[in-house]
Amino acid sequence: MSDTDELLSIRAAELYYEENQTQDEIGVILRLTRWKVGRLLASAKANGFIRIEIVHPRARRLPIERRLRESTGLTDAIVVSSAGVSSDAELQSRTAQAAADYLTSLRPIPRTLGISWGRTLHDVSLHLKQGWAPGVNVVQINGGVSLNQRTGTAASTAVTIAHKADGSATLLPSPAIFERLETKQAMEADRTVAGVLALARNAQAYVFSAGQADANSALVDSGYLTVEQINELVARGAVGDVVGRYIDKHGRIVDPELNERTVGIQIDQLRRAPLTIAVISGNTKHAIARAVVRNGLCTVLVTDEDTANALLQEKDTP
Amino acid sequence: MSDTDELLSIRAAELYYEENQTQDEIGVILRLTRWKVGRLLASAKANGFIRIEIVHPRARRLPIERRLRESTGLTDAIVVSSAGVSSDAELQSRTAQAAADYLTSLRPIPRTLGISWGRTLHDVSLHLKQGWAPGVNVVQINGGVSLNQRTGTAASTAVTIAHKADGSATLLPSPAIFERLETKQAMEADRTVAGVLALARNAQAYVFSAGQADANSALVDSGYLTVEQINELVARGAVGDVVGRYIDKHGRIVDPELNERTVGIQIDQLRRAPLTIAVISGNTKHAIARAVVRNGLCTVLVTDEDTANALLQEKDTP
DNA sequence: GGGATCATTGCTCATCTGAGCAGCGCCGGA
DNA sequence: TCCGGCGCTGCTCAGATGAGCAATGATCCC
Repeated sequence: MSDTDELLSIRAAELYYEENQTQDEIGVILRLTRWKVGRLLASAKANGFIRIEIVHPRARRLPIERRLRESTGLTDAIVVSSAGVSSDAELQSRTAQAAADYLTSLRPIPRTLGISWGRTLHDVSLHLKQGWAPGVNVVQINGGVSLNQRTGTAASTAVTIAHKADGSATLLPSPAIFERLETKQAMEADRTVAGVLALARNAQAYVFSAGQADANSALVDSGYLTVEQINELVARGAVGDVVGRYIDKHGRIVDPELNERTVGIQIDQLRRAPLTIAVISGNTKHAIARAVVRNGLCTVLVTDEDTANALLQEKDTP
Repeated sequence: MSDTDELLSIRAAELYYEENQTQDEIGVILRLTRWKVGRLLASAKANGFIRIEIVHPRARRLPIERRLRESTGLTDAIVVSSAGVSSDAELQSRTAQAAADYLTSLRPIPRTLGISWGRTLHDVSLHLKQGWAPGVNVVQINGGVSLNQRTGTAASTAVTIAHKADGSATLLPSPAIFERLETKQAMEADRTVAGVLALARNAQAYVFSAGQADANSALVDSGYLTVEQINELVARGAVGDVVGRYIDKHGRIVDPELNERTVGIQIDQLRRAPLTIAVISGNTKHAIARAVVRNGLCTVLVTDEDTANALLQEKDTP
């Protein structure tokens, strides 16, 4: 496009978008035909001179969602806008809200819904509305009786989600990780526990988040792992954890021995499930989000614009 | 508007602006009539959820221009967008460009154009295109043979502007400020100088900038005033200088004695002129811009979005 | 200089959109 | 309970817009 045309397209855009003139009126002002004005406006859009942004906490970014679906093979992607967001916490809250919305709109309503736990899932539970999925049975898919009692622990998250759904909750009464393999195996041998795990393996849908592999992990907070252990995992290639299990960027278990001592469904069971919803948001979680998406650990991703863009850029430069 | 309507208007906006769906198609998706969709979109706009921004160095902000004209009585206002600007220098360059554009589009082309000098005017001169105003006579309206030679001095600015116009330049061969009143009077008595001043007084249009009253003033740089003198002026209420003369926020000369020793047209001559174009940009210049605009020193203001908004806010809270 | 090619222009026509209006239902007061 | 008022809904219709097309004109390569 010529230089004067570029300038004209800007003048036209000013009159069209800021002064609400019709293309015809702009034509008179700029001494152009209305068709020329229309083309100038189209070129201004095409060149990215016109930026249209939807500024709202509930706004999504559909074009990014589409590109994500196309480039990753996800069956669905929910990307919340980060326009006007000042803190990571706000972004994560928006994402949790979007996840709650997505769950609410799920049809058919899954009979059993497997969930993990953590800050994100707790946040999702808070955003759900009463009666969001009548009759659903919420099953906890990985262990997590917190060692130091706080709100937001595994059990309370599951109970809240189930309660708000007017459904029932099935809890997994077990720590996330055992110190000794024998203890873990003994626990799994228990009829009740085995029943819960069987239910978890057969859930119709799963919702889980993922954690970055660093000292702020919920597993460290809860006392299952030490900072030193995390550092060791990172040194061996861990990017983060999914349902309590640390994976590297290829989606592989980093420490098989640790993995054996971890209670809950296996990573491969997520891979095989038809509907697995990952809720991952925040600037520190780009790496683990990539690992989850690239290795087919989820079929639906709920995330924020920045994380989504990071995923797309990865794709563009293989 | 109800909560669900708000959410619907966001969904509609996403589909309309990001996915380029027609209101009819959106109606089918959201199970609404197309009229309802149209109203939702209108309400989304009205509530400010839709933000349309023109991102381009040459973009202007017409609504702000209009409000400025209405609230100040300026005959014209040019406000450049500050979208995507990272530095004050970039903003000033944009403003200078806009001033050059405005001068180029002036009709009828003024026969004599009075100009001041300084960083801003120098910048404007660089942005003018060859042949921008054939035959114009550019007259320097205030003294300013720089004491330390640099580009961007009074003479070179006037010459550049005149040269690019394919016109002629009339320089004022005089310092900006004399130390002794008698010397100044003697200088003014000189036939040549008197002739230039007469020409300057009768110019058909003026272009000038204004400086903030601080140590960075061009008058300090050029050696006409010391930092101590500036501080003294500030203490007496000076907010900045126009054509080398320091004024307070009421547009009054701060130091009549200093004013007498300053060579060039008087502030009152600007006030009486039919077309005076002030080019003022930058976050430090809000105060002097206000003084210039409020006291009728210019009929046309070329400025940046931030300065314009500062002026408007002043007006809103008198 | 003479085509061949391709971008640009102004147009027709179908579609999309906003203004204005009548009908409907909801709500509060008699 | 009935009635008036108010706001929302869906409609008509005119105006605004975008897609597609033929004519024009510029450019390039012989």
